[in-house]
Amino acid sequence: MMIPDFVDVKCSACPIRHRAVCARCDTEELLRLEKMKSYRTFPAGTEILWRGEPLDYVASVVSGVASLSKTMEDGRTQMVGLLLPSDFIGRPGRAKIEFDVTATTDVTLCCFARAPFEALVIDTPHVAQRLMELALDELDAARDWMLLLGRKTAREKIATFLDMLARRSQLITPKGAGTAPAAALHLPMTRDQIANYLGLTLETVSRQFSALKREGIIDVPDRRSVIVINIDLLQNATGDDADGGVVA
Amino acid sequence: MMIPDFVDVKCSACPIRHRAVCARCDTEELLRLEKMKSYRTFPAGTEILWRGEPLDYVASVVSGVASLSKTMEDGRTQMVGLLLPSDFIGRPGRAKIEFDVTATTDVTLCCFARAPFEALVIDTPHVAQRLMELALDELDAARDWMLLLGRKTAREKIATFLDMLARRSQLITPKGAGTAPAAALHLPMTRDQIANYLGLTLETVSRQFSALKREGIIDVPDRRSVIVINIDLLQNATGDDADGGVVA
DNA sequence: CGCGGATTTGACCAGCTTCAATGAGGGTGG
DNA sequence: CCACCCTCATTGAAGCTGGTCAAATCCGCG
Repeated sequence: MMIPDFVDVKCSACPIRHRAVCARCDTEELLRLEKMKSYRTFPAGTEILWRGEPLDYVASVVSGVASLSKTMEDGRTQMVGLLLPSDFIGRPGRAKIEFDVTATTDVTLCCFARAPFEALVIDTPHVAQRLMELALDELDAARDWMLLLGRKTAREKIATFLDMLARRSQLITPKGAGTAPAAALHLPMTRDQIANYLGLTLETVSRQFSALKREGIIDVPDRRSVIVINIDLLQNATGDDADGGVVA
Repeated sequence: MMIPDFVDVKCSACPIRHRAVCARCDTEELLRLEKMKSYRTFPAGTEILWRGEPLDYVASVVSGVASLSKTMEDGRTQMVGLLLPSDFIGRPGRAKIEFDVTATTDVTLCCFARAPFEALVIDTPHVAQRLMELALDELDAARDWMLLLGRKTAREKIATFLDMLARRSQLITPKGAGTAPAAALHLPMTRDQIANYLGLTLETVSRQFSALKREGIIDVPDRRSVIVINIDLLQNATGDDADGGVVA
């Protein structure tokens, strides 16, 4: 099912140029990266990497959404990360990973052969530093998620998830500029995948969607869309501070 | 309640010399570190850092156990990390952290002033690389914990916790060398703190301890000790693969 | 138009939390 | 040395949330 797609794009024209590992690379470094990179596309639902599989490549997500997940023998699974464009797959100095990486939507990766990439990391502090920043960002996200998984109610989990999508979609004006107009969100995953992300069952996810809809906080026009009708009520339902933790 | 304790120890005599940030430093780098470091001790229960507080120091844990935790406005809290000797507090390139750091037991830290430490990180790839490794280890631990918080039952959580302590205490022979003899574990935290770590209530923690005791899997001679009577049954109860995920 | 997967909804139940009372240590002061 | 107290821990009973099982519905697609 894998569809290799080696049509490369110039780094200078890359949509994630300014946020990915290569964010702070100079022209010369970009040339070096250009030589070791290749694009590759995975259709929604396919496995990008299996747990324990040796990593010959590291990669940046160029477009689409991929997920990291852990599975127990009896089939219970928990998503432990969501990879959006500019996020990085693989880790310097480690030959394998302890979770599965799956294409949630169609995903295009910018793959780098492992050996030359590691050499580049050693040579260029830019890249090493950027990798560190990306790792620390992931760590912060993982810790926020631990609070959600360990302590939030089903309703709070769903509200937090939708609020996160709304923020990510940049449909909320950065400065507190009053209530944003009704915002349509695209859900990149099925109810089952949302459940695995939030540590719930798909039935509970569905019920909470229905409850928020009944209360007029959201609308669900089709299975892949959510319209946020009242962002303030949604944020109240997340259990977080209204302002996202920033001191007023 | 904070008891500053500036009695320094030579790096060469440091108990965590081979595992902390400074693990791969050469003699010259150690000298540089020596100049910017100071030891500091915090009694059990005191706050080492508050969320959002500016970080003037970064530090390594020399002895004792510290915890990272997040708290919601209504008081629900979730521990998002446990810091053991050689673990690192603080992050290069970030002036503050998004969680509280608390001394779980009496804790001694090896503190480095932030500015000179960051300069050192930029100059010395050894240190930057070691920091990256420590961050990736934390990320792996965080993801394991996400699976636990999102999908494991109370019984599995307690069993996983005890199994982790047993492994950390190195009371289990590395190679599968038959059943280890009964092993006494010291619990570094109260039932309430264990509950916050595992995403449970303290009553549930207590009940699961009692259940495992009733089944003859563990003994609980006093509130700070657990004796593992049958490590195989304990590991069966964790929900993980018997061999901890390593391929047989 | 009918098929198949995804979703919604309902009914029931289990596990965990909540509320409440009792018990065990450990330290302090008389 | 012992009584007292305070914190931590255990145990019980009852209630709720979310999970499980099952059926109905929706929707995209050939």
